[in-house]
Amino acid sequence: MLTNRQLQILKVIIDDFILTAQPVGSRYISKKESVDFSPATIRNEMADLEDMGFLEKTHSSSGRVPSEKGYRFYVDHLLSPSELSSKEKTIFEETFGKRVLEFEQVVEKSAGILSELTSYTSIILGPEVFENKLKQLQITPLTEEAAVAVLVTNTGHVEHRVFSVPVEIKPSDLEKMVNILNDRLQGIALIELPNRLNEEIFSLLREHAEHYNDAIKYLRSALVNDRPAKLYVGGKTNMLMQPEFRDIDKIRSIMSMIEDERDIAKLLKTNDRGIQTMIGHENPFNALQNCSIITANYYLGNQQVGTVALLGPTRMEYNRVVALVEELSKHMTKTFKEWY
Amino acid sequence: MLTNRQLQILKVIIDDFILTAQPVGSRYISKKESVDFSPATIRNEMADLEDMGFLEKTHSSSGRVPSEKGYRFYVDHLLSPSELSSKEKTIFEETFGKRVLEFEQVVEKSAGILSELTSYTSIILGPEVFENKLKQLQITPLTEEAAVAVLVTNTGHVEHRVFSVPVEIKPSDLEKMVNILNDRLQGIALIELPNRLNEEIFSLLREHAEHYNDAIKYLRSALVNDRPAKLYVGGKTNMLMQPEFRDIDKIRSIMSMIEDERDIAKLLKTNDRGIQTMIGHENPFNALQNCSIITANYYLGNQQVGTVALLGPTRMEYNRVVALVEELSKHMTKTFKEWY
DNA sequence: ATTTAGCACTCGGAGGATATGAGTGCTAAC
DNA sequence: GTTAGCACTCATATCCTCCGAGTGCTAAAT
Repeated sequence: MLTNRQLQILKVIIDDFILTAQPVGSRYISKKESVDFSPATIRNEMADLEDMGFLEKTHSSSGRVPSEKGYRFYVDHLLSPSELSSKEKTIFEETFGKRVLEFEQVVEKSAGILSELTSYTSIILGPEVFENKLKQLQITPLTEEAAVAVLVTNTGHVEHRVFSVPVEIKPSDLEKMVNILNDRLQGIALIELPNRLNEEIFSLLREHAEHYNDAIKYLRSALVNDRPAKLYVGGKTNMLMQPEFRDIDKIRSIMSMIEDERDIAKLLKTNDRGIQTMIGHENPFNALQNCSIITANYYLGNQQVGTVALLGPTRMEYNRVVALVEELSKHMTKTFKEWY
Repeated sequence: MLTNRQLQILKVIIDDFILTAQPVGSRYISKKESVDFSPATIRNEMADLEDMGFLEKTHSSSGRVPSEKGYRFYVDHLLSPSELSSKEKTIFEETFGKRVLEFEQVVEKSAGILSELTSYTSIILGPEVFENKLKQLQITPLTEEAAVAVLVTNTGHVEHRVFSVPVEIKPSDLEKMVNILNDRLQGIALIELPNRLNEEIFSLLREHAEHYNDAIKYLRSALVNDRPAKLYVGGKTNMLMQPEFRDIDKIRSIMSMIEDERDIAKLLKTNDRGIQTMIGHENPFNALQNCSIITANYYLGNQQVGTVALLGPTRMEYNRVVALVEELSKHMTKTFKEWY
């Protein structure tokens, strides 16, 4: 168990290190207004905190630096999430105040302001469209052999896919099929579409169209949706301004990781409510060992649709950042709610 | 006028510097098989080449480094574009051999292989959609107050836009309007749509729909297309591997520039045929002063639709790179042709 | 008239010595 | 339990020296 004094000293050290990125020494701490123990006392406490694993030294005679365990403790017990500044508040209000109709735009903008306000890199996992319900299907022939299928969902999301059509199938057949499909598939989740095509609709189509076998084969290819949720990233270059990433090789591995999207997307797909933090090695990726990630999901009703995340160095301004990520996710949830 | 010997020496120096990124000395050159002048002779020639502005020194007793003028001369007169290696050829064949139906995918893939093969950053300016002809318009009501307009063009490109609909307008009205519009606007270039809406169609709509005034106002907002051509970037992190960009600040300004897209898009919009090169200060942007850009347009018939570009350090492997960019642009042009 | 050998000179970079200062741990006194 | 005092450690900065790669110039060789 930590004494009050230890708590206080630990907090001061971490707060200060987050600000300056420099190891913190005992003399420096003792000069703070809020502190009036002598440097020697503080040194003793620091030695104890180090024994307990909350602090580290960069070399034998350096000041102390928080360990990952230290950050973890700080985030779990010492953090007092800051109020948003009035400037931050107005930015949120301006962004979410005006009515925007396209979800993409909201997310993109959100990623922008989050990275702007924090100077870290924001990553927003867009909504999965698999669960969206089909509102309308349209097939437009392009050439003799190709057509484009357009799927509009209840959320206003539009998917399209060009697919080949065997020449034997006449446009009029195609039209009939689309009518049937529209009739039968409305309100079905996108991910269900290929299945549905099998069961009931199969026989219906057979009655109305020639070459239904071919047709179904190709239609299915048009209806299969395997696109992963989109990632919206803001402030990629912010990472380059962090003193811990002066090293080109570190930056490169982080950048490649963000560029690649797949791992990141996997990492962010959590179902937990509220703010989540991953500090340093708590994430499995080598490239991100000096990073922390703050995430919060956003919802439509009770269903989670996506995730807001912020990537920065482990030495992150947790108090500000946590407040901002939380606020943003709330705003996004609210926006969703207003729409549907 | 340069003597043959000067040409030869200049070429050797630039070739070598491109390879090693190290200043080239006289002794080193004289040891090359293809050269048999003494170091002293070479030094004299180098001094002359420096006077003429083709070479530079990094400090008073260093070897020589090409100046921008040197690179320019090299590219214009000394370059023998290399044949593609068999490995490169097969990669191109594999990529463009199989039939892909979506243009986006082709471009994305292209950007990928170009950056892969060159280790630089590839940037492909996608086709402008303004000139595409409308194939089909569809409007799907989402809620009482919002609908999504989907535009399919002759190239299979799909645009969509959510717009608000005044409550007075009934879905049946909307449907009528869409029918009229589809009838009247088919084959019209996207960029023309808002204009066309004015002239002829105005009166037609008036006859068939109530509240046509409101309707037109909102419809226009749905048909206006102000989306710029998309930029496809591959190998952003490749820049981080160039020794001239070990400096974080340089990297940051380059990255921000690429991230921002607007300036780059403007820079790439040229109409010239064939391979274009911009070396160092030939481009107006501070961030790219140590970079060269190779571009080639790709075409549909005779009409230019987009641009392939490669961004690297001025010390670029021009001979390989020029061949690759050219080859890629040709493949893309060919793919286009096959489609339409 | 070129070309080349020779030599003095320049500069960057590597390596080593030294000083400085911020910081620690420990001990003994308060 | 707290603190003053002191010896000790290590990173960093500075200075010096040395080395080598490279040059420019001059005078000799072709």
